[in-house]
Amino acid sequence: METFKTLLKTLTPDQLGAVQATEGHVRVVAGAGSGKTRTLVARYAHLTAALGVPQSDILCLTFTNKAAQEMRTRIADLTPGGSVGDFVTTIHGFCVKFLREEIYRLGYPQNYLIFDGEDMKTVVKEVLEENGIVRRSGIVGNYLDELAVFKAATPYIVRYVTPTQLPGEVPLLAQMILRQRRYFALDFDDLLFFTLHILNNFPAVREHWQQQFQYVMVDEVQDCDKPEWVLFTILSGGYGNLFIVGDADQAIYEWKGAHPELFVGYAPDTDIYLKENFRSRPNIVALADAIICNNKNRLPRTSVTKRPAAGFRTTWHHCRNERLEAATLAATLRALHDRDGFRWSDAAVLYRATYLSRAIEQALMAEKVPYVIWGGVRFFERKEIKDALAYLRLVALDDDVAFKRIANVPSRKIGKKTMALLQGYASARGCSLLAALGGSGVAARNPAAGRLAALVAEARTLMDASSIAALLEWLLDRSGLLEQYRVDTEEERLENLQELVKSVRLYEEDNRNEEDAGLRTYLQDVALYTNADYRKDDDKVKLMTVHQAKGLEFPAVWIYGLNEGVLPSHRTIRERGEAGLEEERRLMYVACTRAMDRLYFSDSEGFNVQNSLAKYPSRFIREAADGCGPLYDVEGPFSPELWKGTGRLIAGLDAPAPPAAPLFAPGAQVSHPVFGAGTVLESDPDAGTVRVQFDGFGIRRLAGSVLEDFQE
DNA sequence: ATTTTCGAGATTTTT
DNA sequence: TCTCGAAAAT
Repeated sequence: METFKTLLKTLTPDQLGAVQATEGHVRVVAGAGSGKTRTLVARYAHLTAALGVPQSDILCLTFTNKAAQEMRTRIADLTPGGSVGDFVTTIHGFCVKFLREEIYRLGYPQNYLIFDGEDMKTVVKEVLEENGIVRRSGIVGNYLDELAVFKAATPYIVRYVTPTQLPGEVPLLAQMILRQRRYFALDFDDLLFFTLHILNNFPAVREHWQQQFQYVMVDEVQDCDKPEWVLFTILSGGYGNLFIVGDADQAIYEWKGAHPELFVGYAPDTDIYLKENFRSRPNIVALADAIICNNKNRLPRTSVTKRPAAGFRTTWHHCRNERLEAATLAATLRALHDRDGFRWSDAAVLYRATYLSRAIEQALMAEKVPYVIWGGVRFFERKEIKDALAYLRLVALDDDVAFKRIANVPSRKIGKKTMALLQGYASARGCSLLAALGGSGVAARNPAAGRLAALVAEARTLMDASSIAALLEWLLDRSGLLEQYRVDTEEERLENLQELVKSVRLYEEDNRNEEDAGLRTYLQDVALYTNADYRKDDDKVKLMTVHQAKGLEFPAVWIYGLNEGVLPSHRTIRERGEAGLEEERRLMYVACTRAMDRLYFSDSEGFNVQNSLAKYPSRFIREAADGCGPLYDVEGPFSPELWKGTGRLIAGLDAPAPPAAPLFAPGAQVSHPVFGAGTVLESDPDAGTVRVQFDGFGIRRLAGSVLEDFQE
C-alpha cells in the first residue's frame, strides 16, 4: 500500500501545485501521459488527509465507468481502511444517486425505468407506425431522425412529469411523450436532464446539494457537453471550489455534443499546466506533437519527456490488402511476445471503427495470438442478456416493450399478425399487451402463447418470495430460452446467461442490507452496467477502438487501418469539414500517445469505403514524417513485390497524399496525355477533380491525377 | 399464416 | 457480426 506521503514525494512541482490548489476555480491543462489520475488521486487524499475534509463532501466526477473505477481503486489504496466516498463516480452515476434520493422526496413516480437507445427506438417506431408513418427511404427501419426529434423534446418530457398541459402544437411528439409517460422511461440523456430540471426548479434541493459538496473536481472536461457543464457548475456553486482537468488536444467527442471550447475559454482563478509526459519515449512524444501541431484551432504547446530514448523507431507497414495487413500485425505481435519478451497484455491494437476488427481477429487466430476485444458488444447489450432481462421486466413491470421483445423468443407463433391483434386490443382497452394475450382470446387459441401468460402469472407469485437470481433461473428454464440455445448449441450465449445469473446473485449479496434492493431497483441499476464490470484481465492482446483507448496506456500500440478515409474518417470530414478533420487528428493524437515504448502504424490498399477504394495511406502518416523526418522502417515478412509498393509510397511522402490537397490551383498550366496543354479553371480537392480549359478541346472536368505540369 | 433460411448490405465513435 | 427482407418451408 502506497502512503499519501510517498505519493507526494513522487510528484513534480506542477503536479504538487495542482494538489494544493484547493480554493476557488482551478483549471488544470493536463497533457497526455502527464500523471493526471495520479494528481487527482493525490489531491483527493490531500483534501481528506491534510485538510480533514470528509469524503462525503468531495464530488469527483469522471467521464467513463473505467476512469471512475480506476480512481476509486487508487483512492482506496491510499486511504487507511480502504474507504472511498460515494461521490467518486461518473456524471451519470451521480445523477442516478441524485434521482434515487430526490425522486421520492418530490413525489415523482417511483417506478422510473432506464431505457437504452434500442428500447427508445422501439417506442418511437411504435408511435410512428400507429400513425401510418413507415420509413422507406434510406435504411429501412432507421428511425434516428425521429429519435433525435424525440430527444430534443426532453424538456417537455420532464415537464409532463409535474402534470401540465402537453404541448398540443406537435401531436406526434405529444404521443411519444404520452407513450414515454406510460413506461416512465428515462434514457441516459434524460437522467441528466431530469437531474438538472430538479436542481433548477427546486431551490431547497439545489441548496442542499450545494452545501453537500465543499469540493468538486471533474476529469476530462474537454469531453463534457453543455448540460454536464451546467451540472457541475451548479453543484460547485455553494462553496465555489471547482477543479477541472482536461486537455483540448484530446477532445474527441464533439460529434456527440461535447464543447471543448468551454474548457479552453474558461477563466479560472488558478491555471496549472502539466506538461511533462511520463508515459512515452521521446520519439513517440515528438511524433504525436508533429501530428497535432497541424491543427489550427489549438493552443500551441509541446510536451516534454525525461524518458530515455529506446532506440526503437516507429514502424509503418504499408500492405497490399487488408489480409496482409492483419497478417503482418499478427506476425509482429508474435515476435514481440516470443522474441522481445513483451507480455500479450502489453500490446494493444487500435482502430477507428469496429468493423475493422474482423480481419484482425482472423489473422490473430491463425497466428494463435490470444486476444480480447475490449468492449465489442457489451455484455448487457447482448441479445440473450437483453432477452433475459426483458423477461424480468415483463414480470415486474408489465412492460410492453419487454413483451414485444420476448413474445416470440423462443418462437411461440406470435408473429406480425398476432402482435397487431394484441396491440389493437390493448390500445382499445388501455391495457398492457400481456393482459391482451388473455383478454383477446389469443392465449386460448395458441397453446404456446397461453403458456407464456401462465408463466408470467406464476412468476409473479414467486416474485416476492424468491431471490431475483432464483426467479431469473426459473424464468430462463421455464420460458425455454435456455433450451433454445442448447438446441442451437450456442455455447457462448448459454455461458453469458449463466454469467448473468451470477452477476444478479452478486448484486443481491452486495445490496443485502439495502431496503429497496428489489427487482425493480435491480432493473433500474442494470441498465447502467457495462461489461467492464464483469471482465477478467487475462494475458491477452487488447483490440479496441481509439475512443475506447482514451485514458489507457500500453507498452506497445499498433494503430491499424491508417487509411485516408478511415482515419481520418471521410464521413466526418464530409459532414463537419475542417473541424471534423481536426477532431480526427486529435483522435490520431490520442491513439499515438497511448504508446509507452513502441508504436506501429499500418495501412493497406483496398479498404472499401463508400464505393471508393481508400487505398491511400492516411495524411497523418505524412504529417508525422514532415514533422519528424523519416521515422519509418519497413520490416516484416514482405514479398519483394510489396517492398516495391512500400518503397514507392515512402518515396512519395513528400508529395501530397491524394486526395488531400488540390494538385493544381486555378491558373496553373497543365498538360494532359490526350488533350494536350491547358489552363486550370477551378479545382475540387474533395473530389480530386479539376476543370481545365484545353487549347482545342474546350473545357473538361478531369481527375487531377492524370495531369502534369506543362513543360515547354 | 408463421417460421426458417439464406443472401445481401452495412457498419464510427459512447454514457 | 448483425440486420433486414424476400423466398422457401412448415
